[in-house]
Amino acid sequence: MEQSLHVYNSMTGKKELFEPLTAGFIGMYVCGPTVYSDVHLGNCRTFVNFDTLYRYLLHLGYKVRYVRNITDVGHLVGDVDTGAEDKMAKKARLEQLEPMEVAQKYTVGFHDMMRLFNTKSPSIEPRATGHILEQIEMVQDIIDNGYGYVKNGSVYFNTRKLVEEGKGYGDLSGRKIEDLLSETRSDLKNQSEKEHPSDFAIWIKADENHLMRWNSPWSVGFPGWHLECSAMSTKYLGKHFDIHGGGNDLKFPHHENEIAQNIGACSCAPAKYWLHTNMLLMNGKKMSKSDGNSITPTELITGDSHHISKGFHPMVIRFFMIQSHYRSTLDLTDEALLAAEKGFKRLMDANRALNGLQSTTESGALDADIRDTIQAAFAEMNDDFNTPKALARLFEIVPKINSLKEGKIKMDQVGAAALADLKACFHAFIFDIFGLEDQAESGSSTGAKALGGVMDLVIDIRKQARADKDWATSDKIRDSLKEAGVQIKDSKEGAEWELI
RNA sequence: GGUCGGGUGGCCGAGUGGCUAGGCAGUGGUCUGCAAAACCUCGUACGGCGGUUCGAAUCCGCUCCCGACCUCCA
Repeated sequence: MEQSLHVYNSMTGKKELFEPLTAGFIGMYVCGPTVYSDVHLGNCRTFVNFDTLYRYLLHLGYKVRYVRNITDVGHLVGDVDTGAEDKMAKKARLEQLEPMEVAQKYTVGFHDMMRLFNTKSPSIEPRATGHILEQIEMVQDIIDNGYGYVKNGSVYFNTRKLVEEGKGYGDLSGRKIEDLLSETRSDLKNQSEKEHPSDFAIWIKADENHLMRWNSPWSVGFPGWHLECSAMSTKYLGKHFDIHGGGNDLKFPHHENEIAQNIGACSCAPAKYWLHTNMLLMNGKKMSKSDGNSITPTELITGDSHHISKGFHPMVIRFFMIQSHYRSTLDLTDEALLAAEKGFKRLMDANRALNGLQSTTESGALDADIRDTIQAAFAEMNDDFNTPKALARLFEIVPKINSLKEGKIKMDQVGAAALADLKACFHAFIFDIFGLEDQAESGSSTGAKALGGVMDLVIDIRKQARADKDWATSDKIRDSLKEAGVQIKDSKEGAEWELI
């Protein structure tokens, strides 16, 4: 049973024992969104995955500084030397807005969505435009250290120098400089300013029409896309920190170039552990707006899409994401979501049933089994955050909880201490670690209270009808309530109800 | 074309050299006035072809298929 945390490090391709650089403290940097359009559902998966990871680290008692940036400049569409345009600027031009208006609009939208998915806010959420000075300083350091060269007001990173010095450009993404050299794609040609095809821009001279630009020692321009992460992670987490995360598709070139910049600026690779989440697919393929194989988070929630039969609550979506491992692709299908919805409900019902249990004994026959399963669940999390397996362990206990509730297993089978542990474990996993919320308990408004009062009355009336064997009345109440969206569930202990 | 990852029962999704993943759906049963829920039970899956092994879905080779990256992408 693994008791210490192991994580899969993309840099080494192996699971490694997780040891923070400073005992008790963790610095974690995750690449955030570029706020030039509504947040993509795939982004949501990545951020939900890292949120779960963050939550687990907190649960383990670490003091975590979680930094996730907002990219609001420097992210290019197309190629730098062939009429590239900043994503932010392009959107601003199309929508006739100030670039900062675009950034603000989509940042707010992003935060709203993150809130719906119940992700915790990062400790720091720095913006690229708020750190232009730091980026300029970093470019200067890179130049001073001989890793950057200036061409016509733009500054490029010299990747060959890194390779020649054996400092591992390409290690993270498994690329060889020769492969990069022999690149034949036509898109990459015509880069006259670069001395080598694998070099990349760290400062870009802006043309006169460019909306976002700043003064620098080299030109009026803007920073390269990869630079912000290097500058901001260094500023808030130091030159070397514990975890750097992001989507799989950022490995190259983004993370690779980020590492190069850090080495170039301060001779130090930024992170000890690199964690990458895998892609979210839909119907077996990567989501793509161009072939219509795409769904937005909002559509998924409202059900306004031909890909799905109905809308799904954000918590169902989060549960769905937790059912797969962060390093695996996850295939989004209507059927899978429907299954997740039922599974989520079953887990939440069980948790509520668990909280209603009262032990009648000091110790019981099931104690050891319960404790083993709890321990196993945590062991799964320690094995590279294996949420699907941990969840499976929880589900293994669900039949026992339901049996206890219904009296099929006597309460003297579970001791008070074991039951308390079980309640604590379920609470920790469901709410603290998995970050789920119980919809049935979230309605604490006066309306919900009134409904509760009404239901107590209705159930009481139906109880009397059943006692009188007045099945017509009893069934009418049940059927009508179901039509109104309330499900009655009978049991030996009496009837319960829930909103469907 | 290059690099990497993957193909698991009806669907999703873990995992692994011999020991039940789990969820959903399905089977049969218990309970119930009838249902629903719940509980019990069952299914005996690992792309194809070879090889290694006492034994492979798990290791090796070949092959087919899929995905990601190589250009912006979580």
